[in-house]
Amino acid sequence: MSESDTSRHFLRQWIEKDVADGRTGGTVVTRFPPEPNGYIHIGHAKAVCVDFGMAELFGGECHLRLDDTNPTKESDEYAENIKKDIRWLGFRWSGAGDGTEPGFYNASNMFDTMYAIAENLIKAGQAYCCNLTQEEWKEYRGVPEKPGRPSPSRDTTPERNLQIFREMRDGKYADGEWCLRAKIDMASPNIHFRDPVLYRIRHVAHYHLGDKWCIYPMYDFAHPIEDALEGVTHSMCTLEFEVHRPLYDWVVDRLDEMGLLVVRGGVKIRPQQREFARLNITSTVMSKRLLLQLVTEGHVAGWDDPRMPTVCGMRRRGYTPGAIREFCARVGVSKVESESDPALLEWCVREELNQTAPRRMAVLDPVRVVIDNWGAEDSPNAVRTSNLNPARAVKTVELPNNPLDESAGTRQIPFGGEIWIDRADFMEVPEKKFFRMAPGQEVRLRGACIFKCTGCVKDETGRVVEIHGTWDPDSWGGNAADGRKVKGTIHWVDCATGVKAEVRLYDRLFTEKNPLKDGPSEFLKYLNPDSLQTVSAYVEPALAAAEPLARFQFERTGYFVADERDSRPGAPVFNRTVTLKDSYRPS
RNA sequence: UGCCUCGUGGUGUAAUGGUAGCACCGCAGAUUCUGAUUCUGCUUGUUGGGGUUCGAGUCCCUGCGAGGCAACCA
Repeated sequence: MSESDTSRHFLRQWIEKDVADGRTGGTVVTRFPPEPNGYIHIGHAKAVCVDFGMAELFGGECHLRLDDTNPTKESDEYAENIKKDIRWLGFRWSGAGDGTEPGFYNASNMFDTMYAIAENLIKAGQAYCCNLTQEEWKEYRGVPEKPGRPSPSRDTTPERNLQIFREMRDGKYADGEWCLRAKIDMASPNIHFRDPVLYRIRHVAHYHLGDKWCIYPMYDFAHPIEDALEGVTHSMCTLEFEVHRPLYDWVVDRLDEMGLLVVRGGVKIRPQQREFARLNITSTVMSKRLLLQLVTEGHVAGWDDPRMPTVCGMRRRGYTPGAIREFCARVGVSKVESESDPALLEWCVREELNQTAPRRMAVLDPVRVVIDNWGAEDSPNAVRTSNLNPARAVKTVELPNNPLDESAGTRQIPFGGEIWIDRADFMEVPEKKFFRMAPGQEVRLRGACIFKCTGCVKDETGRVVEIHGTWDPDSWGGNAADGRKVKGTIHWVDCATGVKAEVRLYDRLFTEKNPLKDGPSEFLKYLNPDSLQTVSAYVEPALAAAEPLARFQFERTGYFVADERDSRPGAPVFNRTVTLKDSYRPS
């Protein structure tokens, strides 16, 4: 059972009470309302889990609504990828929808209604057109500590306002020349009540509606209308909207007066907004603006760069939808602004992949090992000779695909007496507690045999280029005939049949836990120069056929995924999702 | 110095007036043909001060600290 099934956080209790009090008309309706101006990231994933999760928990519905009220930053590319990523995370929107597909809405499809509501407000004397420049308005509005003063247009007649508003709609004015404001309270301690802008002029084509409109509603006006008219009961958003809530309620009140609230099961549905803390993770940035900057300035390879905290980046990195959901459940929902440890995310993905990922052997930093006493006379079951050294016979090692899951079966791997091992698994002068390969020391070659190193060959710089040793012919399969214990087991790849593969080793994108500690303009200086290291590895033959997005555990190394874009059967490319935990501490 | 919100181990989160618990991280040990996994154990916490109460992390007052709000962004 996931944490999300048991955590009774404040939003859940809030909804429980409304259900008990009969305020939902029989159906809890939530919504996830992203603006299609970027790719969604792990922070959005938390909101997705909350919005869809609460609807699911109460047997209700969750709408996917693209909040496309500002055409200047939005695009179809973003819209389509948002839908793709939410589906990949495992969520399905439901509800009536606004015409294209069930459960799916564009805020822009409601522009006609919003416009009509705005005219109603004008007629009721609750909104007026204002032609103050932004600079002038800033001065009129005042500061939080002091009341503002009214716009000179504040008492224009409804008739005249209606005329101007229609002229705005008809394109008679330039951007910024006029706007529509609600008439509320210029002295309110809440800035958002000081005659907030409802509509502004933008002579910009909308990605969804084209040139139909040149005036666009503001978030504070549009959002409560969208919620109310979709029959949303519980509108959950992030903390910074807390001060907007009175305005949200003000708009809902107006809709109520106009008789526009949805009635369901005999109950008038008044949408309510509540706020929870957004997700932060240390050593990364989560703001769309900064992520966009990383992309446009080329610090990463794109929105789906595996170092990015975007959903598509994490997919390419090898994260699973389940691990992301589990992480979101485990960080919980509260109003406390907090910073989660990426170690928890890593734990979640290891937890899942440990159960599900097939084991393979891959040598990321290869050095050749020659077994000097290996030969045909030692291997009566030899099936063919080694490519590299025709004199050498080949045996077959059988290993389980997943020791934790017998149903995963086994695989066979050729072993020809010349193998690659990882450089880190050899020490010419071993420190104490080094259980791997070292002269005079026995080590087990995973699944194959016990090997005793006799020495190594070095080049003129002192670098080890080849290791020699002998195997114990009575240990085939890995255990000594006399029962003696071997502490260390290392992985290997057969030289003759191993496949060359590009492997990308990813690390944290930033070296600093808080990359924004010196302000958002300074975060680039904390980019981790070693966040990507590309190596040429040898992998066991079975890995050659890996399909893109296939996930594996490279034994003793980590979890890896065949790259979504660049990996092809026959020419595999792997991304490191996360390392295995490693309790070895060099002395 | 206006309004709003939030303070529980290193991190995240429970305890809804009644034994401060869980998870991650970290540290030990056991097991192990992955120094993984698994298992066991351990360290570390209620922002300060008052008050109400038989009893306060929880309610009240007051300090302190953190964050949000002054886009024709969302």
